[in-house]
Amino acid sequence: MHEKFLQPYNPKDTEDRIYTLWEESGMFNPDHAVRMGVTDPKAEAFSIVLPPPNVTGQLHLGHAGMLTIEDIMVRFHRMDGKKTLWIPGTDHAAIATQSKVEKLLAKDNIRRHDLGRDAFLEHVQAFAHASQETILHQVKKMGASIDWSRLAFTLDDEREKAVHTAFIRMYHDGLIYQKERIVNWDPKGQTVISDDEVVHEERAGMMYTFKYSADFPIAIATTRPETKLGDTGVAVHPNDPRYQAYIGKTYTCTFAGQELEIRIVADEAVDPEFGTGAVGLTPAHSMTDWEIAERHDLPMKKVINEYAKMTVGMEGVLGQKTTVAREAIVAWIREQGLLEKEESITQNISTAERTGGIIEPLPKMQWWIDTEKKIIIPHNTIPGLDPQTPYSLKEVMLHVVQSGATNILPDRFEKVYYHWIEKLRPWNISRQIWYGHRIPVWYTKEGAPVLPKEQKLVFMRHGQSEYNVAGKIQGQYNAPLTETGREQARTAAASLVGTSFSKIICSDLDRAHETANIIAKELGLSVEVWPELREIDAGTLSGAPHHETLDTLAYVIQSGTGETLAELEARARIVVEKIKNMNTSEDILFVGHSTFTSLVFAVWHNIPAQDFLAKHGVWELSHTETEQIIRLHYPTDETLTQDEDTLDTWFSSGLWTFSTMGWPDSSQDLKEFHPTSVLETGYDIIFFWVARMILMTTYLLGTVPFKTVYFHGLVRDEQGRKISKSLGNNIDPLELINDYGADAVRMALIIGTGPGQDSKIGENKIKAYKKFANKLWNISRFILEQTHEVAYIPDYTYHADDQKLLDAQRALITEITEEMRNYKYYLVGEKLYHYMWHTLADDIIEDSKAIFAADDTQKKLSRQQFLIHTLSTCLKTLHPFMPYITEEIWQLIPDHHKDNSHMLMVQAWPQK
RNA sequence: GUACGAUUAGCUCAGUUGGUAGAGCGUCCGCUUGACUCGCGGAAGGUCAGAAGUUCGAAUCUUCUAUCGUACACCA
Repeated sequence: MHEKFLQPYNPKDTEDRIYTLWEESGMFNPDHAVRMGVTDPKAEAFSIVLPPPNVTGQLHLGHAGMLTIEDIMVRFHRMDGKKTLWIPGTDHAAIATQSKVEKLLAKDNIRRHDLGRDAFLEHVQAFAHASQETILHQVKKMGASIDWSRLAFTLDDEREKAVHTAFIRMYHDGLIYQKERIVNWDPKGQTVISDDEVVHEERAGMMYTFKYSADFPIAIATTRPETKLGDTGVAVHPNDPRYQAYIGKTYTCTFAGQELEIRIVADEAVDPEFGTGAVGLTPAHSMTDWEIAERHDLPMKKVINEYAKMTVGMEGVLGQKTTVAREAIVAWIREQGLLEKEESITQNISTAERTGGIIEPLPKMQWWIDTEKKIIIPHNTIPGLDPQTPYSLKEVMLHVVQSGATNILPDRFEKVYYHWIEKLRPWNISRQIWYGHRIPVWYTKEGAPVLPKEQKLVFMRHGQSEYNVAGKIQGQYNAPLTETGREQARTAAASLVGTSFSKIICSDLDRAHETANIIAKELGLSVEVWPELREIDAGTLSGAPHHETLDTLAYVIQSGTGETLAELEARARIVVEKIKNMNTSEDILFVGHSTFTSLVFAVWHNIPAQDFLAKHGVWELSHTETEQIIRLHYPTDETLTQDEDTLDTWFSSGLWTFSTMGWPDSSQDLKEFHPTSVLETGYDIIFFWVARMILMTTYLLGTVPFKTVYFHGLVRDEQGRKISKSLGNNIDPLELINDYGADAVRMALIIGTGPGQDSKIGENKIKAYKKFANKLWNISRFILEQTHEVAYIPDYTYHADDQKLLDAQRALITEITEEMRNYKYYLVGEKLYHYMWHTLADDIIEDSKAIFAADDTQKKLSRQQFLIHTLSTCLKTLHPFMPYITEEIWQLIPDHHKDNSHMLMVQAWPQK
């Protein structure tokens, strides 16, 4: 037995070492796990993306809870034999990060406009970078078995390409448009925000009922008299008997020194019961008034500016803050004897989520996403939708949840989701801040928009050749197409009708050239031959049968008689350079070969061939199957100026499940891991993120982003309060890990949490699981002490007593396996705790003491076998919950107690 | 206002299709028991928020009420 067991379990001496062991093993990466023979290459995939934390600082307990649940999912599915991928990343969180940095700079009396856009962005980037480092460190400390080789950031180059491609496509489909509309203007943050970023706060206010002037026929009520300077109409209910005579008439009057022209209109939106039953309409400064005014074609008069100051009015009003102007106007109304009623009410006012600024509705030119326009969804493969029928984004978003293509847990959030979609207005996606994806639109001097041109470079494999039929390696041997191959080319051509290729470029080998010719003829295109596109020179293997397991490339390299990897890479580089120098942004179809195309992809993406092959292997393309690379051509005309605005941070987050997998280019990850299996996130971002991901993914990929959404609850403090900075109840997960170990923190965070259920956590709870870790440590010590000289016998026939214990254990495993599949982690955690402490330790081990003291060697051996078996079963089942201590104990178990030498992390989940 | 959720032991929560109320922590009493004092043995503690109904039987199903919470909508 290892001497470590002479001391109580010490997480501090264990966790970092174990994490390094996992990381260095490469097993967080599913491709590596397959290569090492741990995962079956044909295994089902399980993939999730980490909801990227904002780079605004550091993680809190809520993040820790999220990481725990996700890591449990991932570790369970990995052990259950799935090809398991968890992608890490962080979110630039535009407004949040920018305002954080602005606050930091304000301490040194620096404002962003003093610095200028570029210098300010350097500050933000430095901050974001430091913050990201902190966050990633915390993620590791929690024990997250996440694939660091795929780390992404919502604002890095790859994600920018995805964002721009998405924007361009939506623009051309008319889903993104620019329009002057009334928006939620945040005077404090000096930017527009979306409807979802507005939070309502209850405040005390005054409501005034008055007439514009003595001879105006109708009295109106308002809480904001200063906006009345911008009134252009009064709305009444069409059936209100009191006002029938006035409908359609226009009155002029002088209100607080301002000439007003007011038309009376009838609109259903007016509640005749409320106030005077008449609404003064201020189209420029009220959402609902704007909508009514639009229906009746009333003019709009802007009287408040971006700093919430009056732009018109008498002395004491003009140039004043709205709040000051209000008092002046109320005083005037009172003096004139126009005031009919004045009452104090509680009203809800709109504030900005991030800055707390009071929203000033203003008309502004902004970019919007239209969710009502019906369009043909490209590549639509969503079950239940006809690919040829136009749908609105709204309809699709509703459909995928209603049809169960995406399943939401717990169910009750489906209703919340539907409700949100039904009342969804156009989504404002432009922000007047600097940090974020700058809108990829340039303007001519005349103001005409210019967008980057998207170029599609599509790579197709040739049709079937005679050597393909014969199952032989071709390399550069010139085998002709078969009749089937020609048919495949014709079918491919038919499917390409309507695409916009300007020409076809093909390899000079007959099978590619002929395929290209057939397609070119059908589509009326020219064919250009590039000998550089040839398949790999297979040397002496040309004509030989395929290797049983190796792909052709690996086989050729191994043979040493054909092209070397370096030569291939060099040739691929020539091709890539040639493409880049072509000086065209037209779409091009390349017809070539599977293996060599893989190399072109690697070089194009600046991945060394060695790494590319290690990660993905070569493309295994079937005949006439295509892969694509998207190249964006940006405007180069110096007289153009780029839009000053940036995109809503949720625009880039909405692409997250696939922008992290190489989209818009083809990738192995997209094929294997998308749609993702589960999205695990907080229910507080159902609209911001979940709905937007569904919107973006269904439109851009024609699929759902995830099959299941699992909403976790909020983590609260011991008193059930929300964790917040102002309350000062924010506990740093790192401190807790330092005091109790990550395993204990994880257990405390998982137990007592169901989907959608808020959970409370305090140090006592964590302490309890630290004790449990130690208990497990001592259980292991006892078992190892009593069994170390015994070798494990896998199919041992147990004594009847032990068989009974084993049956009970198996029943438990069946039960918890089912619960793991149903996301009932909290239940499993509790059951394992109970089994290990109160069954294994209290009963089984206690009984064993007598057995080991007695002389019955049969019975003794049976119990020893049972304990060896049980310890490893316990470690395996508990591993997703408490990965560190279980792995540590596993490493200390002698080899003759194990089936294999792999780490616990990649052991198979017990079947029985 | 509308919708949703919660209400079970002092605290935090389980309770799967209705079949005699469960766990952890805490509390109290005892124990230097050869794995473990980060421990062991034992005990107390609940009209399952309230009312009505369905049922042979309700924490569980239905209706209403109360309290708390969340989201959405907000009316000038």
